[in-house]
Amino acid sequence: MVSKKLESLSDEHPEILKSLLNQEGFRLTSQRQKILDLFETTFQGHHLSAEEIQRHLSKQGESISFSTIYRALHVMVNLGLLRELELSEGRKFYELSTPFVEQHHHLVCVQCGTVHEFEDDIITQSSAREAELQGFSLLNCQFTVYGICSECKADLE
Amino acid sequence: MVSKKLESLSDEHPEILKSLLNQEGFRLTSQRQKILDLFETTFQGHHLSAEEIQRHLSKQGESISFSTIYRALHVMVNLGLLRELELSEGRKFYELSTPFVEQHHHLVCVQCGTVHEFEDDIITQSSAREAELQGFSLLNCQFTVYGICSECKADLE
DNA sequence: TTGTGTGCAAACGGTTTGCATCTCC
DNA sequence: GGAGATGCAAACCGTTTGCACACAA
Repeated sequence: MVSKKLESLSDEHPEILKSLLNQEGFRLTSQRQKILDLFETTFQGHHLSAEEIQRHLSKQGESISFSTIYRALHVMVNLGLLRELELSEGRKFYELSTPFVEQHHHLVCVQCGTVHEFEDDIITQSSAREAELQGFSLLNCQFTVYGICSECKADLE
Repeated sequence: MVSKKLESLSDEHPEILKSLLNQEGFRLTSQRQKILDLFETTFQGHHLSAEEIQRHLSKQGESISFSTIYRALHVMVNLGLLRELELSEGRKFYELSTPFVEQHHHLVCVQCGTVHEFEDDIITQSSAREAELQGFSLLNCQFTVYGICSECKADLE
């Protein structure tokens, strides 16, 4: 399964999504559309877990099973629409896979779980450098910084 | 539980480990010693999962339960002896927590699972910069690059 | 002696899978 | 019409926990 990069999905949304899916032998279903919509509209750029996806869809009156959610997420990760994040909370998060230059990273407070997102081109450059050095085709990278936020530091005193 | 950094553990090993544990109200047991030994001797610097730890100990005729292994790993992470890694394989890995300057990162082949370790001071600098900017106390950081290694690329053709 | 650590077995929680049914192409 | 998608329930698998017993301090 090969990923095909997409400049902007939000413009001509359903048509693009459909042809992208069909290219690889997949189908556009209302469930897949609703899941992707969540990422594009309500939670633009933010990461979501499968459980959060189900909860928010159900708030909108849409009931989608976990098996469908997980299967849809996998398909979209493989198509390059989403990226999978490991933030060390025992579950996976997913977010829109923006082009590399805009890619952001995560600063996590190990005490309260607050996640702060940031950008740093140096990181992208480092991943590209190392991948090339080792003869890898670069797909993705994740940079997660762990620490204790100022509020939690104050609470510890 | 506050972590106390340790310059080098391998020198006067058991005594240092013992006093470190005792300081925090923990005890030195043969199980904890054997688990840490694995990281220091057999797998110096390499990351291990709970399952790999049990397998290697059992090869040496030592049978330690998973509950003990997990509890020991948590204690050592909290003492700052080990760091916990998320390499996105659905389980956690642990490795000796070396001082920040020597910290290494991971380049993972998503096809065959090969993990290549590399160093890049830029990463450490970026984590320190962002943590300071946001008022966080820096504890740790993880940089994982995903790609397809040259062998797998060849196989795909 | 006492409170921490251990092993066992059972529970847990997120994720995956088998199967009957449904739906997009 | 047929391959792919869905929902349900059960299986999975890494990890955690309750409890009785063992052992370090």
